[in-house]
Amino acid sequence: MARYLEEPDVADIRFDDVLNAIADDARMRVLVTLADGEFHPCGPEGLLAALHKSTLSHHKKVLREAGLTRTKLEGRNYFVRLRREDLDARFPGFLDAVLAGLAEVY
Amino acid sequence: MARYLEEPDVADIRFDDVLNAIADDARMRVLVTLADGEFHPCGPEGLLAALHKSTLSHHKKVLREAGLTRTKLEGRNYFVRLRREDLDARFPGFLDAVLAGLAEVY
DNA sequence: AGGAAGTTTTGATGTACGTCAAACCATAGG
DNA sequence: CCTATGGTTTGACGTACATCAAAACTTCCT
Repeated sequence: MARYLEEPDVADIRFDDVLNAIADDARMRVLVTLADGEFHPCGPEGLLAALHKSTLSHHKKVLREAGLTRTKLEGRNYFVRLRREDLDARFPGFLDAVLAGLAEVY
Repeated sequence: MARYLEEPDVADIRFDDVLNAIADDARMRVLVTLADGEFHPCGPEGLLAALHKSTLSHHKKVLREAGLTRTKLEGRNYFVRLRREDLDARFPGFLDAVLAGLAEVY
């Protein structure tokens, strides 16, 4: 029923990719939105109203391909969530520190 | 005798600036070099041989203005080091996680 | 004072990337 | 089936930025 879009395996997540993915204003705001680790509806309404839908789609792709997020596809509805456990296993303490830092500015 | 180049006060260090500063291949390598927290000679010999001296100077400026590094000027010799304590006070655990992640890739 | 050494600054150039618009694709619903 | 919906993909455009070269600046040395 539910499919998952392609994403890198935990072991293949590269730290520089992760950093480059995070280092963008729009994507930082997306991450803040996803901070709770739960699945979130994917559209501009659910995620970020200010961005064009194709722009948001682009950012989601960057985050997913870097290994930061997982995208679930149910019917024609997409959901995104952070890969907290995977990231914490791979780069201990990193994601928490990032989310804490982001929470301060956004 | 020794002067220090202008840098942001601890409280003024912004997390997004820090992330943007880190998210560059050359600057990541500089950070790895500086990981020990000690002052390092500033020139391309001491820091990164592959980069043009003006390019390296540019990157050091970015890092310093983001609050990541401190630059000391003694005579005509420059030295750089990480602002470990400041960063750790401001964003606990972040720098350690970053350096750990970087150590793996570089 | 004059010249050399060590780095920064300025200016120019190329490229990577964020953004938007339009076309496309799959699925749900009538 | 046929259409509408939710999101992606492709393509074009503008801008931010990494890089290099040359000039400028400050300090040391003779």
